[in-house]
This record gives sequence, structure tokens and C-alpha cells, in this order.
Amino acid sequence: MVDLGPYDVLLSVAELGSMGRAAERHGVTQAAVSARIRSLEGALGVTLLERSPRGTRLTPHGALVADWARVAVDAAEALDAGVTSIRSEQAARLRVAASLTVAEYLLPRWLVALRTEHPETSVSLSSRNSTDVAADVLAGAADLGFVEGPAVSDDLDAQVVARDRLTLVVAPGHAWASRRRGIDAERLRATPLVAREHGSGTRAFLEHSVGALAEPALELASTTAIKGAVAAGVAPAVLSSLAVAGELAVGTLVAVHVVGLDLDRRLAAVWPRGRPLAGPAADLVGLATRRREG
Amino acid sequence: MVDLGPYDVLLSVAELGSMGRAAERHGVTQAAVSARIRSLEGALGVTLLERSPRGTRLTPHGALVADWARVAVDAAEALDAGVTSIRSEQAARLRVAASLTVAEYLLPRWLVALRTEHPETSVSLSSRNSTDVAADVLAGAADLGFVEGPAVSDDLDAQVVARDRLTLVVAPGHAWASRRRGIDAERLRATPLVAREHGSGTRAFLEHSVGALAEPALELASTTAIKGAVAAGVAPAVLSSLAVAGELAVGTLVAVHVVGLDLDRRLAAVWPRGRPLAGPAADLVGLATRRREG
DNA sequence: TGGGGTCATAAGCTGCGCTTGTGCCCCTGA
DNA sequence: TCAGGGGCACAAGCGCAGCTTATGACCCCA
Repeated sequence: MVDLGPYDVLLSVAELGSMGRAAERHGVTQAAVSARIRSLEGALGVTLLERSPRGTRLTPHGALVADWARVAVDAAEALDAGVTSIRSEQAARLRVAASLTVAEYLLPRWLVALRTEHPETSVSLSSRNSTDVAADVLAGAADLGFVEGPAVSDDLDAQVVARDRLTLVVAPGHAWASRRRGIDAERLRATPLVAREHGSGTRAFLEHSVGALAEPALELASTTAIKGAVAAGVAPAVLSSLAVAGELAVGTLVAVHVVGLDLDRRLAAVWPRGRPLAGPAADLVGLATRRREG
Repeated sequence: MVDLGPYDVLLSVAELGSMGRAAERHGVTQAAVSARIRSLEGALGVTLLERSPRGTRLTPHGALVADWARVAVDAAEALDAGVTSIRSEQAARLRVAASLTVAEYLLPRWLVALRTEHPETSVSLSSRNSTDVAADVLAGAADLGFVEGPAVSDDLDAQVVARDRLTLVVAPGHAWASRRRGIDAERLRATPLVAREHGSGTRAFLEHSVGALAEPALELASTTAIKGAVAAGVAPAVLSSLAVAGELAVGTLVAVHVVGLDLDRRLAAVWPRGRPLAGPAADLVGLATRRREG
């Protein structure tokens, strides 16, 4: 597996314009940075940085590699922020409970941002379904919750932090893929889908919107596995737009409109009613909201 | 920086259902896999795998971590496939020249797929603008090219492998973000944008569609930097839908419709006319096409 | 009841990447 | 004109992470 360390360093050098400053940011020696970059260049056989006595700039090759690397490094940082928050810290200053869609796609990046803006805040995350999240927050087992759909309890204050849309997706070769008009809800109800095991909030929301569904064609444990099965032509699936944005852009999956159905969902932060948000919880909600509202 | 090795192993274990088989896939001992997983669990303070004498399954915690990890590992693999193809191999069996959008967003994943389907194929990649790509292919300096927009020369055969759409994006707080109707082309022409240095094919295509543009508000070296500037409210930008799909889904950026303008683009593979595709070049084009067509 | 499958543990070795220390080069400013 | 500082590169030595090998415990099934 690739070691992202050198690429992380490369990105810092590119941003800061000097190996010395990048070394400082990473808490290592300038010599270490120099060696890392050189060995990276050695492995690639091209120079990535244009050195000068005044500093350092990316070469065109370097810019391409840096763009690729940014994606990987960002994903790795999100992963790290996520797993750090899972580590059951008794010392955690902020206990968050989140439903699956939020935990899977949104929270890691929020945690990365929170870490840079408020490094002193430690977060502990537990992933539950939406009703359990509400229960945890009401019982004081969590300071802050994130749920799918409208507010679940009158005893909670809520703030919408994101939206998504349940999206019917099929493989590019599927008959539905070329239907410009989409399909109707009846057709969807009658079709076996690829679904998540233990049908989470997504499935409940879908059944609430279209009515009872056919038995799943296949039940899988992870969203990634579902996407793979759909792309392989097993059956269609209904997933959050957050989950399939990349695949839709690249064309690995195709979205199919469902006539007359509005599958927009609000993703909201919730906390005990009447107790104004403060401290780390307010930081996190503010940061999450800012990502949408500017 | 996070070491993705243990997560890669975790994903293999989850997929194969046993540490021993995962060890085999990675070419290491079962003991090494066991140790890696244990140390990962130790660092997190939770168990990720449910061990049994018949094998191993993800716990709910494990499933969440695995979904996060899949994103990071995939990105790292794409990065690795990309840099491997930059390594100027004299032994390369397939020389590819690609324009920036294709090189940045599409090719790495194609190369990952090519590596698994045809491990014996080594690829060398050079990133040029579309006209240079065509010239390289015609001159025999590249076996296969990928260009933006319609075919550039009558001496080349072409095959559309993907589409994208140039997209006007602004920060969520920008005045245009709330305009349901979008803005007209005149407004776009008159507005200084954040642009890429040395305006690549994207800028040329845009000027071809809407006419001469205002002087850029800011010129930056990487797409990532442009997205950051737009999100920070510096100015709008026009980028490939491939570049902004994730940000649009999450809400970090907002797409603005430009009335009466069709910015759809075809991304095509090109090769010398009359010489039917064969060998590694045919593999790659086929694989890239299949990702769209099923 | 033994054989094949699973995972865990212990001991020992290897190699990668760090630090420290130094050298060279270029620009700047007194 | 020359000293100083900031830039990067090179060499020597060390520490530790993670591997392998070898073995043990457990469970299931024939």
C-alpha cells in the first residue's frame, strides 16, 4: 500500500513554498523533508519540485501529482478524523450520535475542519439509527445528534445542516438508464432492489414515501458493496445522493427519475430543547452549517 | 499521516471472510495480518472484526470504519496507479497522452482497473493539452490519446469514452446561489472568474461557447486551489462537473445555471485513423467505455 | 478421535526513515 | 565587497515498527 506521508509533505511544500517551512509544519527536520521528496522523485523518475535558492515550486508534473495526491490525502485525513472520534474517549469533550448517512459521508470532513479550527476539542462518535440518536440526546448520553428526516421529537431543537436526496441508481447498461422520463412509483415498488442489511433510516424513509417494497434482491453490509452490485447489474438500488455523486459524475452509475416522487431529505443537528447550543457543540453545528450557507 | 496498510488489510479480511486468505492476497503471513488488525483495534479501542473458528465478520463499528477506509484506500490506489504511469518507463507497453481533465479525474481509476484486468500492461502517461495530444498520437509519440471536445483531426479515429459538463460554481453564500433561473451568458462574460493558470482546454472551450471573458479575478495552479478560492468567496469559477461533483453533493459549492448555454463536452479516445485498435490500447479504451455503457 | 480450518502469541531480525552535523549556493543589505 | 541568512543536499549513526518463523489453543466435522 502506498505511503501517503511523502505526498502529504509534497502538498505542504507546494503550499508553503519551501521545504524548511513544510518541515516545521510536520515537526521534522528540513533534511527529512528533502530526503522524502528526493526519494519520491527518484521513484517516479521525474522532478516534482523546481528548487531555487529562494524556495520551491511545483513543476507541471508536480502539479498533476499534487492534484491526485490531494484527493488521497484528504480522504485519509477524513478517515483518521473518523476513527479518532470512534476511540471511546472518556475525556471526550463532545459526544456526538449520528445516523448512518451523516456518519458515513459528512461527519469525517466536519471533524477534519473542527480539528483545525478547534484543536482542543475531542469528539466521540457513535453511529445509530435516527430514533436511537434522538433517544441518546434526550437521555443525555450524547451532547449532540445528527438525524435524517424532520425532527423526531418535540423535546429537541433542530437545525438543518445539509440536504440529500434518495436516488434510484442502475448500471449504465440497464433498461431504465435510457428512459428520459424515468419510471413510476408502482414500478419501483414492484422491483427487487439491492438493499442494506438491517434496513436503516434510508429504507424506512423510502417505504414511507412510496409504500411497501418488494423483497430485496440482495442485502449487503456496506454502501460500497451495494454500489458494486448495482454497477455489476445485479439490481437497482436507492441510495443517498451523497453516496453516489462521484459514480454519477463518472458514469459508473446512472440516476433514474421516479415520477411524482420527492425524495429530498433534510439532515439536521438536534439537541435538547431550550438549552441553547454552546461550546464544542455550537462549534460543530456552526461549522457544518457554514459549509452549506457560506 | 495515517498508514493505510492496516485498513487495506481490513478491507481484504472483510471481503474474503478470513485473515488467512487476506494474508495470502497481500503476500504476508497470517500472523502479520492478525497483528495488524489487533493493533488497529487497539488504537481504536473497539473491536472491528467478530472472530469465530469459521472465519471473520465485520462488527457494526467495523462496517463504518470499512466504509470510510474504502474511500481512502481507493483514492490511494488511484494515486499510485497514476504515479506509476508517470514513471518514464522505456519498457512501457502503452504510451498514453491525455488532456488535463481526463488525466486528473478519469485516468487514475481506469489505470487501477487496467492493472487488475491486465497486470502485464505497463502504461506511461503524459499530460498535455488537447491539440498536443492529437499531435503526439499523429506523430507516433503516443499510442493512444484522450482529448476534450470533438475530434481534433481528420487523421484520427475517435471513440467517446465519457462526458462532462462545464459547470459554473459559486460559494453557497453568493448572490447567484439562490437564483433558481440562473444567470445569462452576458453576465458570465462580464464577471471576473477564478481560473487555472495557462488556461487549458477548459478555458478555450468556454470562450468558444460564450465569447471573450473578463480578465480573471485570480489565476491558480491547481483545481483544488480554485475550488478552495471559490468556496472562500473570492469569485465564481467554471469547472468540469467531474471536478465538482463531490462539493455539489455536500453543498460546499453551488452550481449556477447559465441560461441558453450548453456546456456539455465529449471526452474521447483518439488513435491514428485506419489502424484498428489492438492490444493494450484496445483494453484501455474498452474498459473506459464499459464504465459508461455497462 | 484425528485432521483441517480458524486466530493468537512469542522471539528474533531487518531495514526504513529519522536526527545530527556539515557543506554549498545564492541573494541581500550594510 | 563581504558577511549573514535562508535555501537545499549529503553522510553517518541509531531506534523502532513490522515482518517471519514457530508454536499453541480452539472449534467443527468426518
